[in-house]
Order: sequence, then structure tokens, then C-alpha cells
Amino acid sequence: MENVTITDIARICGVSATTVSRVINNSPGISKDTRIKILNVIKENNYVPNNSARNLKRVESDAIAILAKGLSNPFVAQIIAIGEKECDKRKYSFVFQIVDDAEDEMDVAIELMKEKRLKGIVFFGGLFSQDANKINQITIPIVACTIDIKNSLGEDCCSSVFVDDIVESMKIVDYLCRLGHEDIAMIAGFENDESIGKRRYEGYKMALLKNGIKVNPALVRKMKSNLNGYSLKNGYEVTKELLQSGEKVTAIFAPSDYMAIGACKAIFDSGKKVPEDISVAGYDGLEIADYYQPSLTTIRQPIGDMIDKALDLLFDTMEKEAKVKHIIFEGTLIKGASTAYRSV
Amino acid sequence: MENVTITDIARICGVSATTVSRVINNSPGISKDTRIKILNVIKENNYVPNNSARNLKRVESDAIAILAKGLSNPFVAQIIAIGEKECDKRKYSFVFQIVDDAEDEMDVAIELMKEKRLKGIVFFGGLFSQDANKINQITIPIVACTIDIKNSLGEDCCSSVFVDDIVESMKIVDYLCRLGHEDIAMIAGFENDESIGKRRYEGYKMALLKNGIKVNPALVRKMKSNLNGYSLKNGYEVTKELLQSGEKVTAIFAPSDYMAIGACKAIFDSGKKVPEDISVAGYDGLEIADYYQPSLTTIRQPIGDMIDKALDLLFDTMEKEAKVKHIIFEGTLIKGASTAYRSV
DNA sequence: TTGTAGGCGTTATCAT
DNA sequence: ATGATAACGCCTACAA
Repeated sequence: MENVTITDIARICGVSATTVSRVINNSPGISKDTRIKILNVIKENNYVPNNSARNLKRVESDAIAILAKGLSNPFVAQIIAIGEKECDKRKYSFVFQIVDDAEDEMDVAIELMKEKRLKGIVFFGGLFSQDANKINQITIPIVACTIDIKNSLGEDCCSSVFVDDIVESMKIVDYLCRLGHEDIAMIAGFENDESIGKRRYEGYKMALLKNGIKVNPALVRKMKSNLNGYSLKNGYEVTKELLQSGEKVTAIFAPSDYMAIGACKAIFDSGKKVPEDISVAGYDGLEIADYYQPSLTTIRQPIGDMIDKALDLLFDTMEKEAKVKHIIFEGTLIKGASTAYRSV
Repeated sequence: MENVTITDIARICGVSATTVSRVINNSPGISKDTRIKILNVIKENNYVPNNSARNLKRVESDAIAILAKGLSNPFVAQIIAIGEKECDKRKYSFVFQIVDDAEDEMDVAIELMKEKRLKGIVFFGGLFSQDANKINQITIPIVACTIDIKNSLGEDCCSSVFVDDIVESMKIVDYLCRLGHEDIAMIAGFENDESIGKRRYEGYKMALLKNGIKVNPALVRKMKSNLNGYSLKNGYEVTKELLQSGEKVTAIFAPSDYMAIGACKAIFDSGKKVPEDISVAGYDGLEIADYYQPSLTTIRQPIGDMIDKALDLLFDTMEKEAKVKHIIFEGTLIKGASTAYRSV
């Protein structure tokens, strides 16, 4: 019973390995009888082809992959569901890989590409390493989803799908301003964040500028680097410190829904109310934002559509060698119950 | 630049492929000079070994895998973090795979085992297929985490780590009883759930029995089969129907925190309050349960410890051929703000 | 319709 | 310290 191989099956059936291979791969030109007999023997012996061997031999597979950056990526379920569906539709097989925060997604991609003979890759989230050398090693089409490629590797490198973080962030902070808020705090990215944290902060500044409000540095609080980024706890701790500082604040913009929820908890713990005392706005538009009490004001990114589009672009590049495109999706401002007119 | 192989590197260095292989694998018996030269050439040419070829040739790897069932498994981040850490510590490499709800985890396991020459597998969540034939094909040690193996494949089949769903569920429902509640609704599993849904329902019944309360079938509501199990929306929809039924209810036990949050929303939407009008209890002890408003009364499963222990058992089985063990962890009743004494 | 031969990229074994 | 050779399990020409 140890490790049945194609040769074993062939021997048992009294045919050649080639014939068995043809049956496994649904190749034509096999008599019905042989096919049935072989299938039976395969089943009886629980034969499962060895993928390493197949991948090694195959010049190319029909597989594409989505690599998602970030351990706690809240979109995993959606990514997998859509990936499977689209690949099914187009007769590709689908590989999904989570890339640890600490890993370089390019290294993972290169390894996986060679190992599985991938035909294409979608990168979801994270920021590309600045190492153009690595990206050049990726000899298959790639598409960046949720990554503003222009700001990392330049726009020629590959197609991309994203929302403009600056615009969206400006949209929601502007909304806070229009509610009459002036003392608006923001939880900014980590110290050296050059990615979404920075761009959302840009949007924040622009919204204030537009509304004639001066940025108060005491209200801009960096995430805690000893905690996970964009997490509940991080939002909680930062907000707690902010409140303890005594600085006047009537609204807080958190760059993720989880941080916003953490911020709310800190506010509640301090004996204040959301939104009566302090308004809170998030970012992402997760399902939980709608279910939270109070429901969160947030920017909904159309993640499902974005993944769909990213796959579209990928297949177009693979099959029709389509040109590089950059699709910008618009986020939707969700006006939840966590924000209100300034009362103080 | 197309697909550099070990032979290419060997040729460039003027050595044999064997020597290059030795360098890649840190085998001893290589002169310092050759090693350095080869490493340089590898770097210059961006050579990355092909995993399929390695896996194919290698008799065995030093890899173990954790297979997690369920697209929206909320523990993914923890599983990966702990898996990486423990494997690092013991010089194993770590493979993480999400298994789609629709897939059979045994099939995935068998394929992966052959492909990657795994040394062991931890199954996280889900329920084993009842097919003993399949499990017998898995010729390496396995451990079930979060799965009460006795109820599916019998206790000899492999070690396991789990909390007793019946006991824990009884614990929390008993708490509701002690708060004076009698009209306690429960969201039960799907129609044919033989797994945790059923066992949590068993605990519910036992708690009522213990407190001299008769089960009111109108208060036991099955999950909607057209929605994801244990999800926010499912909890919301089921609770909405329950409230609309007009049946008297002062407390609800939802078998997951997400369902509990969904239930809360339905209650709020109906104009009632949690916990003043209706108490809500969840299950899982997710981080969000603590952050939700009101914080959820729930059963915290010590997931981190459980994964740790599961890996311990796996390595013991692999390295010392330890006997099959079943470790039962205790959950902790978290008394949150979503439950209160009955007021009506 | 089926079979034979060779090779995918790597490593284990045996030699040198 | 290094190399030659075969083999891992499978698939693709080409042949019959």
C-alpha cells in the first residue's frame, strides 16, 4: 500500500504507464474498456498522482495564483471564493497562498512560479519590494490588486487595480469636516510607512486644508509598532493615549475598521459616547462595520469587484497579451451611526 | 535568463551539479572557496531551486502541514503564527493550507502528503469524512485540533486536542439560567449537523434540564442553509425571524461570536436593547467579542494553547512514536456586558 | 488504440 | 573535496 505510482497501476492493469497517464489526463484515443478498467484499478488502489512529478514534467500548467499579503487579511474568504469561481469558469486551476508579513512576496512568487509552472499571479495587498531586479525574474503576467503600483515600481511594470487612498481618505475626512468637526484626530501609519498609511494621511491633510483647518500635530498619532498594524488593539491603545493627552478632539479618523472599533472601545472605556461626544470614522467597509454598535462610518472598497477585475486583467494579459492598464475603483462613503454633527 | 537550473550554475562555476546541490543544502565537505564562488554565481543569476524537483527526488522532507477547514476560519492568523514559530524552533518547514468548505480535507491531505513528502499533518476544524478508507491512506502521523475525533472516526485513529462542546455550551447556558432566564432561545446548527452545532445544542438542552426548564421547540432555530454557517448575517436573519415570531424570549445563545453579533443587530433593529431586553451569549471568545459594544458573554476556547499542544503531540508521534492521546481543554466563561439578570 | 524512450531538475549513492 | 550516474513519478514525442 506504500505510495502507489502510475507504474504500479499500469502493471496491475497490464498496460503501459502512458495509457494510464492518458486516462488520468482525459486524453482522447483510449478504448472505453481500457479506460474503465484503469479507472477501477486506480480507485481500488487509492492511487493519487504525485503533483511534484506532474509539475516537474509539465512545460506549463493551467494554474494561476493569488498571493495575499498579511496574516490577518480580512478578505481571505472572498479572495478564495472569487478565485475559485473565476478559474473554474475558465478552466484554470487556482492556487491561493497567504504571504506572511515578514516574507517578501516576490520571493514567494518566484518560487511558486517555478514549482507550479504558474501562468499568472495576482498580488493582493501589501507593498511591492522596491527591488526591480526581483520583479524582472517573474517571467509570467502579474497584476497588482489593492496596490498602487505607480508609487512603488512605476506604471509600466504591470497592470493594477486599486482605489485611490488619498481621494477616499479625503472623502471621509471631508465628511467629518462637513459635520462641523475641526479637532479631528487621525491614527497614522507606522513610523516609516510609505504605503497606504501615508497616503491616507495625505488625504486627511488635504481634507483639512480644503476646509480651512490647520493640522494639529498633537492629533496625529502613529500606530504602535509593537502591535499588529491596523488591528483592534492598536486602535485601542493609540486612542487611549490620545484621550489621556487631554488634547481636545471631537472626531477620530482611523485608517481601518478594526482600528475604528478599537478606538470606539477606548472612548467608551473613558466614559464618553460615540458619536455624541466623539465621532469615529473607519476605512475598509468590512461586514463587521455594518454590524457594530454603532454602525461605522467608513469607506467601502469594492473588494469583490476589484478581485474580479484583477483576474480579468490577468487573463487578458495571459491570453491576449493585453497592454498594461491601471483601473481605479471608487470607494463608497458609508454614513454609519458612529459619526454625528459636532455638539460641543 | 529563462529558468536557470542547477546545471546552469554548475556549468558557469565549472563544477558538477552535485557540488552545487551540496552548497544549496548546506551539506558538509565543500571547500570554503568553492562554496563562496557558487553562492555568488547563484545570487548573480537569481537562481532559485525548483521545489517540485526537490520534492520529487527527496525521500522525505522536514515539512509538516496544518490544514484549516473553512474559508472564513477566524483563526488563520494565529494558526500561521504559531505554526511558523514551532516549526522554526524544531527545524521543520511549515506548510499552511486552507481547505475550502466544499473540499474533502482528506483528499487534500493525501495529495499534499505525496507532493511535499510531509512528515505530519495537523487538521484544524471541520469534521472528518467518515471514510476510514481515506484516513488509512495517510501514512504519516496526524493530529486533530478542535475536532472531537471520538465522534467521527473513533479514538484510535489519531491524537486529538479539543474542548468539550457539550460541557462548554452547558456552562454558558447554565449561566443564563442563573441570571434568571427561562425563555432562552438557541440558534442551532444546520438541518443535518452532526458536529459542533449538534453538540452545542446538546449542552443547551442539558443546561435547561438541570435548571428545570423545558425545551421550547419554538425557541430553537436552525441556521439558514442558504447563508454561511456561523456568520454575522446568519445570526442576524435567524434572530430577526425569531423576534418576528412573537415568541417570548429573554435570552439567546448563539453558537459563535459572529452569530451573536448578528443577533444583537437584529435585536437593536427591532428597537430592543441588549442586555436590558434580551441577553445574548456567543461562543468562541474572539478578540472582537471583547471589543464589541456591549462586550459579549462567550466561551473562550484557548485556541493558541490548543494549536501548540496539537503540534507537540504531532512531533511526539513523529519523533518518539508516542501513543494516541486525547487532550481536552477547558473553555473559559467570559462574562461580558451582553447578558444581564432577567428584568421582565 | 497502445507502447517505448527520453527527459523535466534535483538529490542519493557510490566513486574518485 | 568533488564528480558521475541513476533515479524520483510523470508526461510528450514518436513509433507501432
